[in-house]
Amino acid sequence: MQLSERKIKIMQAIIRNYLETGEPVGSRTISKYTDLNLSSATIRNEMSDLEEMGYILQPHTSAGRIPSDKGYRLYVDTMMEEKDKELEELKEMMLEREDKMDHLLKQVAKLLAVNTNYATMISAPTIHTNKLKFIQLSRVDVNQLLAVVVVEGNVIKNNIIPVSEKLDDETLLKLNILLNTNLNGLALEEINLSMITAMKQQAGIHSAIVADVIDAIAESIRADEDLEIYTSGANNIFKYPELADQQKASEIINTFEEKQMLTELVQDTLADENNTGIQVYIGNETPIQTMKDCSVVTATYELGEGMRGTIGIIGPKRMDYDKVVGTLKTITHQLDELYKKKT
Amino acid sequence: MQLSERKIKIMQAIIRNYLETGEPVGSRTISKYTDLNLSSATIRNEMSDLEEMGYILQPHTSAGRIPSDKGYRLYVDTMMEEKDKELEELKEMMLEREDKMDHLLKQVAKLLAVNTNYATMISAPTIHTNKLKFIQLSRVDVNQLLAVVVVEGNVIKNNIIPVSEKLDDETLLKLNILLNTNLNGLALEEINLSMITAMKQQAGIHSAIVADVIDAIAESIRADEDLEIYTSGANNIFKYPELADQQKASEIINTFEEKQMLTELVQDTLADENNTGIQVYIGNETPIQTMKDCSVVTATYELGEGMRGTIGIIGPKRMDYDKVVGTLKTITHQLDELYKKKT
DNA sequence: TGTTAGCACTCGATTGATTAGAGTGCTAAC
DNA sequence: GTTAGCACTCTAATCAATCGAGTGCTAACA
Repeated sequence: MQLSERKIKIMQAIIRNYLETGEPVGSRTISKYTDLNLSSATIRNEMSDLEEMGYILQPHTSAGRIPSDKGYRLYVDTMMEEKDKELEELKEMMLEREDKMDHLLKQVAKLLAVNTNYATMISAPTIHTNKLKFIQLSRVDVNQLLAVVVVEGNVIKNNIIPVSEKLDDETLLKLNILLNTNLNGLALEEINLSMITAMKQQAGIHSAIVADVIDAIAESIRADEDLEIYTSGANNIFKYPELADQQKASEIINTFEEKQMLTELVQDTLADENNTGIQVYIGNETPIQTMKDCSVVTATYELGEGMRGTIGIIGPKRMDYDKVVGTLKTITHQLDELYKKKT
Repeated sequence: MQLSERKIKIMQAIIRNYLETGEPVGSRTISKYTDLNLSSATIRNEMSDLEEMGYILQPHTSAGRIPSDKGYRLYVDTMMEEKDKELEELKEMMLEREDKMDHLLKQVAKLLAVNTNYATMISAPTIHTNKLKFIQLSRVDVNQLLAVVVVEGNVIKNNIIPVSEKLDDETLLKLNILLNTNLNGLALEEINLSMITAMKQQAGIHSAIVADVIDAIAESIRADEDLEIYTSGANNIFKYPELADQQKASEIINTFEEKQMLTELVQDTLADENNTGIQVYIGNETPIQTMKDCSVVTATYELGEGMRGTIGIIGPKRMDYDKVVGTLKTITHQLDELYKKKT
């Protein structure tokens, strides 16, 4: 069966109405709601077709219809009219001088949560494609070195390295020069074995230290590959009865707290290369099992080249997709702007 | 009226039983439960007294009794028999080399949550009484300096300082020496104006930078006074029906997520100088309004001198106080040990 | 041929009444 | 001072009755 123009209009009406009320919507409601001027009986026939086609379903025999995952999918793919959401506060908040990346991200997460009434998450941008900008070894203690690594974008990593041998200032200086001249401007992937070997040779008797340092650098950068995720508004899920029962709520809250599972979502979003930047997971489409009763909308944001992170909004399936997509577009755009301005 | 020996025993029995079951406990239960060999009627009389004295209350006329806040307080103050909780995993986990303080704290929070089945929080130790161990300025970019500050206990702070004037390597070295010789070993409070003035003089034409750096140091350390708090197991509250209804759960979850409000708890705990290290807040005693239906047990842990943080366990009023207190004692002790071993 | 009015039917949700059971308070007896 | 006994209270569970929203189907209409 084909989806006639009229069926589409009815689907749209059903979904719109259901998004608002959260109640199954009946034929009579649609009959009045739309400008189609059809009686409830006609609508019933059409709805019966739509149900057969899998776009809507009945919770029980004598209830109205609610959209199925397939129905939502249809809506998101073809029927959405993006509302552009003004985020007045956003600019102000972002422009507050926030040199600390993590603070900024936390704020964005919170802002989004307050603004949308859904739960939100944001992952710190992954930096592994980025270039080393500065390396410094310092002696902090008799047997401890401090390695500071700055990556493009001013992301700073520290690592304490225990050393057994004593190093005098001069050696330290040499090592610093050695490291910086050799590694500066390189991306992590570009550091290969032959380079390391070469550096070890140059370091002479201190080759052990060089190895340690390289390890530390690698580790301190990789440390973030169990990546930093900030969340906010988890308690918003209590606003939607269909998610608020103990079982589900507990699972979702847990997912949010553990964050571990959210990384999958991030990976999945970042992995999809050929996307416009926004992805919508409806119900079972989500990579996170515990969220199969939710919908998740994710966006990829980009800070300069190579630094990409993910913003996600998690809500009920009857989420206001139009608004959420609009908001996410605005936010990612703003983040982009912000970065350009800073550099 | 006085609390007779027998009344105390009955109170104890009531609380113990209620902690286990969460159900109001009746006279007949007590009559069998205790070794007093009294009939339910006698117990009833005693319970009637206890109710009049405010230690227990009846949810409704024909229900058993439950402890009031005052009753719990009595229990905690005088009737508890600490069970020493073996935390086998704890040692292993702690001994995993965890140089990253924040990772360690997160793990402790999680471990506690899993172990107790309550929600937990842990605040990073405040460091403002601690001594500067190492300061380093480096040029990261033409117009950006990186200030790295290491405080005793190997807490590392970074700060990017924008500079207008150009600095050559030699000047930078001089500044580093100046800063380190002057500030090393000092606590933040000990840095006073005259010292700063003296340093500025020595810095000559670069006095502006010195001021900036000092500011940055102060700020980078103070930055943490909106203190870092890690939480875990928030979803455990769903295990206790008396906390699991939407309204309460939502509030508690929110408190946990925002963390802002938890700082009050931390402040309150740390403020109490003359305590043994463990505090119990029952119901309304808690400084956090949203937790008035919970009990909160907090402990102060100390890493060396001056670095103190707070661990908190949040659960229903019928929390297993004995176990929780025992566990907290173990944990704080372990943290102490760990620190000693590391330094 | 598509649309509509009408009607019987279904099924969840609400309401009210009844019952069972746990626990108390009180009194009288031990 | 303790206990047995009994009336009383209140909650929770159960069940039936009812309501109403919404459907599916049929027959009539344009």
